[in-house]
Amino acid sequence: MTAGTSLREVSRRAVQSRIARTAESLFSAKGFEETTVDEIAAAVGMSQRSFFRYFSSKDEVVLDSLERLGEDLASRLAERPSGEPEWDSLRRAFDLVVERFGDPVSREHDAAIQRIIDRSPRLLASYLCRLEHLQRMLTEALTARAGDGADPVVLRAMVGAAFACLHASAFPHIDEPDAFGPCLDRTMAALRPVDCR
Amino acid sequence: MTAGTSLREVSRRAVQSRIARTAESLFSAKGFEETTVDEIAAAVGMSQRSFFRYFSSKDEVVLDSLERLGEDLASRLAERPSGEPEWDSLRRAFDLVVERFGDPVSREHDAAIQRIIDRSPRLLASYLCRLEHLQRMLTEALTARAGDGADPVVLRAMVGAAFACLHASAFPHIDEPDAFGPCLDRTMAALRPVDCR
DNA sequence: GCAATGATTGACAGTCACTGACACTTCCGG
DNA sequence: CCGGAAGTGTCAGTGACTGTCAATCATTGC
Repeated sequence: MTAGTSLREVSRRAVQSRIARTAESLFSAKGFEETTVDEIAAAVGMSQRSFFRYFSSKDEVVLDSLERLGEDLASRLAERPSGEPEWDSLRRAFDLVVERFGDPVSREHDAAIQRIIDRSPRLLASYLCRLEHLQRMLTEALTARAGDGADPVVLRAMVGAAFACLHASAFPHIDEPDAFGPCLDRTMAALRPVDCR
Repeated sequence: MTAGTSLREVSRRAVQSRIARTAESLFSAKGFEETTVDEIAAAVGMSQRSFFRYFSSKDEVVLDSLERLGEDLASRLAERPSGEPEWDSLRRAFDLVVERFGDPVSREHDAAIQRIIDRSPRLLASYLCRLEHLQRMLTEALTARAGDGADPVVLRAMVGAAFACLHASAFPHIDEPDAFGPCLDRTMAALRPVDCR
């Protein structure tokens, strides 16, 4: 019954981010698999049980930030004019990621997270699952706006294709700063669907 | 030092498929998460320890068949004429999947597996990880054939896009038999990259 | 100021996936 | 008959996660 962000919610978020920061530095130092939840909890100064009250799994500590990115991406997409070709709307939504790459601080953070993910097959799996979920969200946003003129299967595939471009472009540019945006442009231009209105 | 398929390899495969069949029926009946490895081992008539000598994880029992599909897909792709546009080569490689859908027996089996996967988030994650690996394999096959004329990032993205089409087309046709092939054709035609030679 | 109430926590026990170590059997070539 | 190689069961242990319960802490109503 409380408004979206109650007082309790705020302090909960604060604890969560404290845990996340601690955990990420441990992960970067020792690796994800090699760091136990007990260690994280001890480093934060709480019991293992309490750790699981803030994050439903060890994976979630790392992937939590991705969740918010997904929501932002979806709202960006929703803001695009409905007349715009879907492919271009997706590209514009991805600007959010490009912008994050522009800021050195958040890029460094993102790169660290990506490194942690890439080094743990287990985490990578969860990560891909989140991406999948994210794609479903964007597909829904796109479907809602397209009305019933478009084929839902094609729309779903298009979102997947756009993400493939994003993924393929981001991968080689984790360490490189500014080449990412142009690379994404180039890739999405090359893969632009023929019958894109 | 032995040839690819030694006598021992064969019997190992036999045991593996016995385990897999047993496990899959248990998964279908009770669900993946609700079935313990102990139960599977007991049903097959071996110790838990031996189960893990045949499958490195519980996930693997389900995803093992996918591994072979990946290899077949890669070899199909390698067989395509190098002059053919990559997009079309990928579509032709996917015929393998379409053909599997044609056979009622294997379709029923695949559908059962897909149902198991979809109902377990944990399994779904592993599944997507395998798909990712599979895409990397196909990308390599494509890169090898394209020489150094093509952008590797674009190639990677194209494979991802093709898989997005496959995935999006397969999803609604698990139960429907023959609509799959045409749907895939339609989707891949709609998403065909503009500058596809 | 105080008691009832609800949220947060730690401690503990238990499940389950998975691993390493070791002892035992079987089978096969010498 | 003996040697080792391969396959197996048993056991103990780790680590992620869950349920439960009792203690604590803050809030609210009086």
